[in-house]
Amino acid sequence: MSFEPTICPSGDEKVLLFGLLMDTNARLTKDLGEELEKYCELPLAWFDALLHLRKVDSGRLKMNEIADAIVHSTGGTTRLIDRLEEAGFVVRELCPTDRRAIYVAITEAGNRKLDAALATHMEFLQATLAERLNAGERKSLATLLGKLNAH
Amino acid sequence: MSFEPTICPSGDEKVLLFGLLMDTNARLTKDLGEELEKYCELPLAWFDALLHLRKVDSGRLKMNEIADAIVHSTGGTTRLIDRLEEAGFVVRELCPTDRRAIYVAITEAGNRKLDAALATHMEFLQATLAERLNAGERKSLATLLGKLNAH
DNA sequence: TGCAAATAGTTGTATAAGCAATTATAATGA
DNA sequence: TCATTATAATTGCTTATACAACTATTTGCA
Repeated sequence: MSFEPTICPSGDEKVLLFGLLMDTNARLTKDLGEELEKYCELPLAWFDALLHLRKVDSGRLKMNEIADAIVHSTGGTTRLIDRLEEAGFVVRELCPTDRRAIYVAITEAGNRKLDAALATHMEFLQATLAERLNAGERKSLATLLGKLNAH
Repeated sequence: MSFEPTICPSGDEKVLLFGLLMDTNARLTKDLGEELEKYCELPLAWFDALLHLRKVDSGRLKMNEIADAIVHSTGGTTRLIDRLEEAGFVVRELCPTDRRAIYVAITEAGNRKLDAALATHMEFLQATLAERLNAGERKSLATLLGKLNAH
């Protein structure tokens, strides 16, 4: 062959690590998404948004905070919240101190749906995370990902 | 509050770990995708497909093998390969032993493009992976993700 | 041998997400 | 104070992907 690629077959350690992260996430995400869709009729993106809302004590976030949390564009987040609101899982609320901003709050129906999804979720996670990694390994992974995620 | 969610605010260790994996990947993927798009005009999905092709000695995979590697549907993969072929980075080749199957092979132009992308990639990875995790941590992370990725 | 079932890939269609432009409001500073 | 700039969210439009239906080929088995 006349052409000689500089990195072939891409044996670099960092490339491989990043690829592994992408692959692992893609597979787990796909599997979990199918589980949630099948047993809860809940798209993964909805689950993700609801989970971020529940994570905060107030149960509500501004549009841009959700967009950042779920790593979507603001436009995409507007449409996603439209659908969630249509389904009754969240409501938009006016922000009293900034009339540009919109709060999105999880509803009681949203909380119930999330509870149901978490039940499914836990089975899935048991069958994947806990089966493949012991407690120490899970803790290590969380620590490493936390470092990687810091910005 | 009259309603009491069973898991609130979702303090379960496995839920948090999975969320961390999703978040970390989403952020890194988004950042890398923007880098590649900006400096190489190469969509991340193209990069991913080309990388998987280069990983194998023959530089070619069947459609279903690529679909599996990049975690796309077969339909989505057909369209993705259409675009890559249109751009000249891969070619479809007939399979001599099975007339249903199609080989996709990376071209010389594809290899050049991937080399350019890997240069960008390495800067990005240096600025993220290597800056946040030392060699031992990267190795640990790779091992843990490898276990998690096994199916 | 020949028919049923499985497999590989493509195509029609629907949808979710990104980007850029737009509107509305708030903050800054001359 | 008023004009400029920045910020929050939405909307129009484009595109990438999934899903399901379809075609072509191969495999298995009676």
